[in-house]
Amino acid sequence: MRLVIANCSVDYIGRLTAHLPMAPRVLMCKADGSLLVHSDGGSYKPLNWMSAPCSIVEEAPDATQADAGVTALWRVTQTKTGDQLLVTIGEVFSDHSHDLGKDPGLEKDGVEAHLQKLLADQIELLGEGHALVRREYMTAIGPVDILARDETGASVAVEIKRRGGIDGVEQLTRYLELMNRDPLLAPVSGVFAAQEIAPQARTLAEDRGLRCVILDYDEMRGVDPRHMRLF
Amino acid sequence: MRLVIANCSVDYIGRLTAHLPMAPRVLMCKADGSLLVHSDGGSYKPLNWMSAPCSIVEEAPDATQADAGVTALWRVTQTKTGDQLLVTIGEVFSDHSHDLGKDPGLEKDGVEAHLQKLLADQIELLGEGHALVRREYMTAIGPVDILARDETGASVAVEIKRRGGIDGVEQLTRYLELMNRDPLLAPVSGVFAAQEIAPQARTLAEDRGLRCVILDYDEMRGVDPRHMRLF
DNA sequence: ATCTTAATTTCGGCA
DNA sequence: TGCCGAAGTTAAGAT
Repeated sequence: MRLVIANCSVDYIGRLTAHLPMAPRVLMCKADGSLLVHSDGGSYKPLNWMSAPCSIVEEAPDATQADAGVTALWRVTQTKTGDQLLVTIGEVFSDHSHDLGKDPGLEKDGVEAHLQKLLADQIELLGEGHALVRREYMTAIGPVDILARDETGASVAVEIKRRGGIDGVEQLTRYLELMNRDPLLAPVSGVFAAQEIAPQARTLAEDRGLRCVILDYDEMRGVDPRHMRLF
Repeated sequence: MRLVIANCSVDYIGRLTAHLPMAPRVLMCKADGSLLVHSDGGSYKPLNWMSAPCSIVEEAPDATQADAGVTALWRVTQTKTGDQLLVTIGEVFSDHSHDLGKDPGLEKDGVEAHLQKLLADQIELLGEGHALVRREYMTAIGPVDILARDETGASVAVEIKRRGGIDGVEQLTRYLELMNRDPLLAPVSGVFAAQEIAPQARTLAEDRGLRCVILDYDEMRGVDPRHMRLF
């Protein structure tokens, strides 16, 4: 890992063309050859970058460039796509390197899978008398998040999302189209369950006769599943 | 901008829970208070981070922590959501600050908008006799990229993507469903135009009677639009 | 390996 | 400002 703080301008030519005027920035050179150009704002996305695998070649500035204050040129080339990043470096304020070694990596917990598990344990959130058939019910075009039965015994397919968008509605629609061709399952109704549902997604879902259910993650987490089994 | 290279462990509690074991990493503190935790690999996404607006409070380690080699604790709190990032810092290898100032920002050129513009100028790529009606034709569920007419005068809705995926086919299908209900437009045929089209997307599109057109960006860019007007 | 889907997405545009 | 769609998306999971 090499961290350089320097005045620089950057030109990218690849899937698009982009240019950064000369300004003070941070250049982060990672061990795999990748390069990130960060400013002092924005979020975690760099202003510009090159992903590994790539190679960095340092070139000497020509006389004209040197006169203009250019101290170095970095030509970064993507090995596979040929995308190029040209970093023109002026005054260097700081330049430090350190070997970090391989990172042990991030341990995550608590996303869509968790919501699915919670809803499976608290399936009556869909309505009284609902019963779980199974999670990840397999169909020809993929697994439905939850298959349940309502109080009349009719099949209910549930699509779970953290944020419900139009794509989720489409996904559920495809599943229902398929499942309703199966005489053993049909008629199958659809439930679109999410922590939030975009207005347009809700409109589309309701237009297609899909029920929308908002899931309160904190509340669901607070309920002890063992308690549920008493009922 | 402050750049710290140090042994650290990180715990995030917010929209999910995540943990990074103690290891050498780069901590990038931006002027707006945001923090990025980078390792020496991966792409531009940090292992962990906190987006602005947020505040960083440095706490002193207690006796037990100090004995274990902890030199500092950074508690980063998201102002709006309350998400928390706790960075436990051990040995510090490097620590440098520099004021970068506001960045002039990135100038981009050449994405989907460009493809759309090019195709509008070269609408006959869709077939002889085709004429542009307008770009970004507004419908109740959003703008269609291009509305044109074919050699018979029938409406043609065009969805443009850099990479054509199933979602793009769904999008075009929705537009067509709606537009075909409008007697002034119907019948509207669909064209799915992209630089590349995923095999499954092509299958779905053709199954739905949508025409797939591959756009050659370089070739389209090479044609002088003024030349087109001679015909 | 390729494709599909989610993301603590981020980012820009437009109503 | 909020919502929607694209991204040089990236990353993880499934086929």
